[in-house]
Amino acid sequence: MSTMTQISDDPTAAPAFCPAYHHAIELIGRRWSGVIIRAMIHGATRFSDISAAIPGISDRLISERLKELEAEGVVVRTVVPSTPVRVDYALTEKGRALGDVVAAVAAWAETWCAPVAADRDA
Amino acid sequence: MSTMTQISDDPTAAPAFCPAYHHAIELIGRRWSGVIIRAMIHGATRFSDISAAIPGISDRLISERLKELEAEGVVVRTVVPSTPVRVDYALTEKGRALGDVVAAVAAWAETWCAPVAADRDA
DNA sequence: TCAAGCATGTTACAAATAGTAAGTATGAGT
DNA sequence: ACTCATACTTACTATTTGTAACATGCTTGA
Repeated sequence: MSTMTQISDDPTAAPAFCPAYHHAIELIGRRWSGVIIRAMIHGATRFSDISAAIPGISDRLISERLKELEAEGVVVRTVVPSTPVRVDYALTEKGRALGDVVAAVAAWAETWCAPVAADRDA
Repeated sequence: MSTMTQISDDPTAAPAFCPAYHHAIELIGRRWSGVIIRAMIHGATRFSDISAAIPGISDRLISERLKELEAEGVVVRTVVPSTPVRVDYALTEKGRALGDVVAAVAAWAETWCAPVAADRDA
């Protein structure tokens, strides 16, 4: 038996569990990670950009999440030796590829979670 | 000032923060929620289906996450008065609409997080 | 020279969330 | 009466997150 788990015995049904998906969704979905990635896709490159762009996030968590994303190869950290020293965070190709995921979530959110929509209810 | 935050002053740049997106990503990305939704899209309808499909999840968390998803209008809970009593969980239209998000994450995961890929490295 | 400030974190500790294991409820079967 | 099954709930522990204060290296102003 593989690492996949079947729910039904319908051969057209995809496996109900997939480790790569699990890893990906828990990475992107970990608290604050999704919003940090979105902020970076939309232009944030510095620690202070992220801090300013996201209400409620603490420095400690920005630091922690950026380290995780760096370890996963989603962002790269570059120290710019100016004064005061600056650090640039950039998305890798892997990180930029998350644009599709962010877009899908944003589209769903707009349709189903928008504050008030006149032409859609219940 | 609105609830959106701008990173740059480029008028074509989208806001770096959007509350609807934030809500959506934290809902879907909360621990186990993403895998539960995927399992349901792939056919899981019962508590025990989810339990069996997802390695490592505890009953307590299945229960908690399903309550949250129900409160968000993503799943509906139906009690079937058989013996022993059964409970059916189904995705709502809002929940089914998450199929696109799940597909986007799965596609990214396949490309960038697959266990080993011969034609892709570093 | 001394203090103050900025950018980017780190540390210490409290609060919230998640994990584990055992217990509950109802009715059927034996 | 006792056990089984499903679908939870409760009690307790471990891990993660939040908050606030401190550290570093360099600059500017008094």
